[in-house]
Amino acid sequence: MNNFSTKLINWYHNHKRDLPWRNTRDPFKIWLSEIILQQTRVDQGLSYYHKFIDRFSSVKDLAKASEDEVLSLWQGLGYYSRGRNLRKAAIQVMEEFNGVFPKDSVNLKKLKGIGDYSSAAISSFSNDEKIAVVDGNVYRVLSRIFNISTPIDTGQGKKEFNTLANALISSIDPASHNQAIMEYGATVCTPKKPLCNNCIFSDQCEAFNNNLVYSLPVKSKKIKKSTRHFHFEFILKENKVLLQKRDEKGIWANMFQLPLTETTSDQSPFSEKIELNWQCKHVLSHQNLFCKFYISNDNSSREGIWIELNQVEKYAIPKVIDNFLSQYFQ
DNA sequence: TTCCTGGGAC
DNA sequence: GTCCCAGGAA
Repeated sequence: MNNFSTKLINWYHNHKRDLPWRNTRDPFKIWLSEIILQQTRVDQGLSYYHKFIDRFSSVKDLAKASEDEVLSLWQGLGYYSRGRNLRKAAIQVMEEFNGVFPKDSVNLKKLKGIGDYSSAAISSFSNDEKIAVVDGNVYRVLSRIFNISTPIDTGQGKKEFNTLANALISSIDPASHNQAIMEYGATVCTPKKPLCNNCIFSDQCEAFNNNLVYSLPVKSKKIKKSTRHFHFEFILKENKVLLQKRDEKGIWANMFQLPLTETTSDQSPFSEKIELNWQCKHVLSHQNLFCKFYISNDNSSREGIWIELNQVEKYAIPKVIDNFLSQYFQ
């Protein structure tokens, strides 16, 4: 075992956070935690993990659930394709793996929603497979310690960091090594205000010793954002609100929303309807959404489903609409 | 292979 | 403004 891995694993055993998915070898529970933690911080994902574990005690239970229910449980986490793929993967396990959750990285990657990172994480944590995880934490830790300025969002960068990560991983305890390097990135070698003065690698960290910590890792692409204008109608009839199901493609796929009219400008598309004193800019990864809300008169010929106000919470609704519904009427 | 898309919290 | 992976289209 190399010095890097030894130091890292020793640090981990003394500093690791006690998280529920770290006390199990069950690939189902580990998979659930990894999908939730994709693009999501531990403190935000923790309550969702408990919610899913409480509702689904096995992959079989999850495979039997409806997409609407899974999306409803997922509401507020974002990147809803993770929720839809969670259910699809559970069905795959039942149909293609006889209900036995796979533990090896090759078979794990066949499941919807599991890519390079998740397959390495689940196989090492549940079955000690020696395969390095490469997530945002790993890019950050390795780029700084070894002063690697290859952009991480390129094919070349991914290959280079993946090779290095696999050269460093412990043969004796790959699971702890993988947990450790990510925990280190999440708690010590952080994006902002890293704890360099308490870092066990500060003597050998090339970024720290050359004052490059804040310029690593390097990203090459800048995201371009589009701007969209959403006008939502709030239509109430006998204490029921009209909801419509969104298309299966694009943002908030298959979720429920207030009737929506999209325009290219800020101008209201409605001549008669009263605009409510509630508007907001909702920011997604590639889009700025300017949202306005209007009161509409009772109109029973409209498409959609009428839902009791106190039943709305059972439906998967985008955060921006949920905010409106829960706060405007307080 | 590369590029684009997809949510929410901080 | 920043951070967080994967799928599917090009």
